[in-house]
Amino acid sequence: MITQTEENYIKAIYHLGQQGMETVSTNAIADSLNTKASSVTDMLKKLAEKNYADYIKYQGVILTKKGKKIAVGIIRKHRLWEVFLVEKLNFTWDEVHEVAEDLEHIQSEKLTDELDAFLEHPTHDPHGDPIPDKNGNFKQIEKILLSKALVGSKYQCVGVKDTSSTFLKYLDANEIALGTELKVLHKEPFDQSIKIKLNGLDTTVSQNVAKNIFLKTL
Amino acid sequence: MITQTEENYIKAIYHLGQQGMETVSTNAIADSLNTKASSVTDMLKKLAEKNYADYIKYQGVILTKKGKKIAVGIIRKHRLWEVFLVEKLNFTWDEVHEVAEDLEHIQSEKLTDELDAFLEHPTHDPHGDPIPDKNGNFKQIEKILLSKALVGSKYQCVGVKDTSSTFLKYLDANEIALGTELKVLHKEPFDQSIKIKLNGLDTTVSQNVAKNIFLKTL
DNA sequence: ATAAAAATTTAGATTAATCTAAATTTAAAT
DNA sequence: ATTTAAATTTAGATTAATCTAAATTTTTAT
Repeated sequence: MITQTEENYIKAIYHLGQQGMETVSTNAIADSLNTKASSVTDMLKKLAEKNYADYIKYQGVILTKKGKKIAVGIIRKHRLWEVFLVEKLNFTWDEVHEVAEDLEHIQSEKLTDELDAFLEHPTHDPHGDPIPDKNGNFKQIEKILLSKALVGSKYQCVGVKDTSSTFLKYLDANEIALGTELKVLHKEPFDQSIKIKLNGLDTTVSQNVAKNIFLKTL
Repeated sequence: MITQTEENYIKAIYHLGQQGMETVSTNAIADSLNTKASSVTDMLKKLAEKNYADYIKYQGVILTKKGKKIAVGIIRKHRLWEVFLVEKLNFTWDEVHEVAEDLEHIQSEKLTDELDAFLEHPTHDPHGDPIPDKNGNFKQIEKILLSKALVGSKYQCVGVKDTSSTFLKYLDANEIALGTELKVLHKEPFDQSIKIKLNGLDTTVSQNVAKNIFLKTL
């Protein structure tokens, strides 16, 4: 049996290693889970023991096939619940994360699959992230950060990197949502802030903001 | 903060003490939670320490007002989720219990209240048990066990005592559901089995079955 | 190439929940 | 009113997850 804590470590490793392809450091995991490095070391030994990860002392960790499957399953559940919360229970996109963190650990294949069907097999969660299907397959859409966008080009907002409540509320206040179209007008060399045309009017966003908005080319 | 284990003990005490009005024994709790009496003793000390229960060594335990509030809150969540699973996710009434045991521990007032609204404020779960409202209020309907029913009288099935999958499947197979009307034809003195008219035809149920079906007088 | 800094691991404790086995208290039975 | 049986509690261990502080390894910088 797998514990909730083990699941959280596996998910963290998966996210830090982007699809579990890169080796992940002890400290990175500790930071992301708000624990101490020594706790992480203990858990990595256990995950390796249980064949969820390959771990070499001092060298980092990487998920095994088995570990990746667990990770994708949790992410699928997390994102499906987020859709449910927003579409059926009137949650806003900045409210769903904490609750989904708990719901993602409920173990019931029937629950997950029926929820998926009830929501009509959504492909993306409220933050624009893709939802793996029952077999764990999903494709990342071609997307770039606003900070890397070209001056003069038109884009559509398709996702966010930071999903913190504060950032999402900032976007709401500035009327930036998934699907919003924008044109990059100017990039300020001094502070990397970016002026964009959005819903007809001109706005400027900081580099920090620009680094957390995903776009697709129009 | 309250742990999931503490919640499970509180719920068990509540159910064993029927609304938390009666004192509950250590062994009764151990049986109901499939643990050992010594583990229960440890937990009772903790619950008393945290003011969820009043506990006197060797004398048993009873929930405090605070403990009862927790219990009712968990029961509310459990039953709301059961309604959701049956009405929205195609679960049958014998499949909902295990999943609801996990879902009931999710802590989010907004989630619970929005779920309640989404389901249009249901008053009873799929087994006929009443669902407490946001303030913890609910009334048990007047109901009697089939085993105590009067020969010659007509009744309607309004609930079940045993909610195990095997029992519920038995009821399904014999076309006994919530709302089903029946007339008590005969009570066999030898084995306390009961002959009833059900959906037009005569059936006999054992004493064991009769002790687990709740009826209301028609 | 070696010293200093950063990252990581080990050793030893702690907390929550559980268990077994022994001791104690309460209830039942003669 | 004792004795026996049943219920309950205590004592001492165990497992999972975590921590601090010390030791070790790797990386960085001079």
